[in-house]
Amino acid sequence: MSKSRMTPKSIRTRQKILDVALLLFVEKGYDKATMRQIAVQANMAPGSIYHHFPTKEHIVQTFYDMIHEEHAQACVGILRNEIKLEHRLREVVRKKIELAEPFKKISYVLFRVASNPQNPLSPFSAQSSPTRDRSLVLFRQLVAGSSAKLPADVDILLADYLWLYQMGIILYWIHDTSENSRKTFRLIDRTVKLVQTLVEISSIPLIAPFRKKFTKLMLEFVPDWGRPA
Amino acid sequence: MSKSRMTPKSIRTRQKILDVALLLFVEKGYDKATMRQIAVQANMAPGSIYHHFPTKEHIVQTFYDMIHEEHAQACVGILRNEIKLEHRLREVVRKKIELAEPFKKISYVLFRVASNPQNPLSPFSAQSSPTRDRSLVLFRQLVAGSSAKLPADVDILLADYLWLYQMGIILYWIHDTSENSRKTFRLIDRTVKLVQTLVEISSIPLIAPFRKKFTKLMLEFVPDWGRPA
DNA sequence: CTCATTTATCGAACATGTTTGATAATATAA
DNA sequence: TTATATTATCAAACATGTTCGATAAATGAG
Repeated sequence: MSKSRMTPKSIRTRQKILDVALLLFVEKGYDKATMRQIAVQANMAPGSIYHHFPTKEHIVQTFYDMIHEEHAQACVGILRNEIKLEHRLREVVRKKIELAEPFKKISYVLFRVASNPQNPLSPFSAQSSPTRDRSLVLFRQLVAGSSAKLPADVDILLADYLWLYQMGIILYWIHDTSENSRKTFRLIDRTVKLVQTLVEISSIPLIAPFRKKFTKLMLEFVPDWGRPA
Repeated sequence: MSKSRMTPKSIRTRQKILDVALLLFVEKGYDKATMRQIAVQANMAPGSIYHHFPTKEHIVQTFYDMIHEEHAQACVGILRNEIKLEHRLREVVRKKIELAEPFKKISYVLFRVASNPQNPLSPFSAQSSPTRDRSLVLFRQLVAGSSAKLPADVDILLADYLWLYQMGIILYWIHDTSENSRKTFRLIDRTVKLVQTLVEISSIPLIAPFRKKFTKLMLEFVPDWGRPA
């Protein structure tokens, strides 16, 4: 669990655990899939798993990290092709849900972790969270590389709040029982338009005073997440 | 656990469990306070507790129900005195946080159960949730009894979304480490003004088309929570 | 290669939420 | 009051996430 390199054997074992855990998780759900079952299928003692993962929740966390990696990868292409903020946001968030879809049954664990302020894995916790930090980078690029001309006060806030927007979408998705999460994708399509509209409105000089008030409010209450340096 | 009347002895025992559980929960936190400790302090066997509460989480849930009861009580006075939507909302939500403040350390459990769509206690679950339903009644009264003249399409949505707004405030509060939750109260003060502004704007005839689009969107994606009959 | 050190694994034990079957207490009906 | 039915309690057992101490395997320095 150090920054030092891991032995090949260790890597293989770790991967084996992840493989069987994923199968069991999606098949039986997070709670019903026991560490002992995972151990059996991975041909090892239950205790041995803990030499590779600190807790059961950390195994799930690893899947999110993997999804994020895949997502970041896929977004490179998206952000290269799309220039309009609305389209960039739409494709990025849709891709996130697409990639997460196979993990839907266990995704609520993400919010279970998030709900506990004490938990260092929580993306809402004050202290830096690796998950959130990595994800924020993506949204910074999404905003920075778009064609949108943003007022300065909006510019420094937008990425953080789009991240929050994505969390909201994910929360909706987790509770969405429509076939193939149809409603979630529809919600994305509708709300990104809304975001675009709001951003456009925010650039109208006439309403600058109101906008300033609004961004000042947002700035006061956004936790100082990942404010770079 | 039925609707039938409970014996006096049962009521006393149940109350005893709640008393010691609350003490232990706030003192040591939800996870650190064990059922065995609760049992010891309540002078009974661990198993006996389960004749009064189905699970440990249900004990916590009971505290929320108690808070809600207190809150509903306190809101009668508030809703009688305040007439303006902004003030009604402000006082109601502030009161909620005030009453919940002693329970802050264990309140994250609320969102922990909320995060699992399978959990019938989750206020986000599709099926009717007692917690949510009771809470929604309050917000219906809040809206209905206010002086605000609401367009019909806004009227049928507002209560539900104000409930959601309150959930957001609570989520913020749980992660708010400022002394006496100062920031949360400030957030309430600021955002209720925003709500008021939005409601006022929504009544301007000129923007009715935009508003209609917006409420149509909200209506499509709000789960059909507690739509009365 | 050899030996020392680090790492991986095992099996047992532990902590804790929960279940169970037996027993005692209590309420109810006659 | 007494017999019966219901309810409350108990101790033990169970399920499962996790820890621990010992042992085996792998690694690396000489």
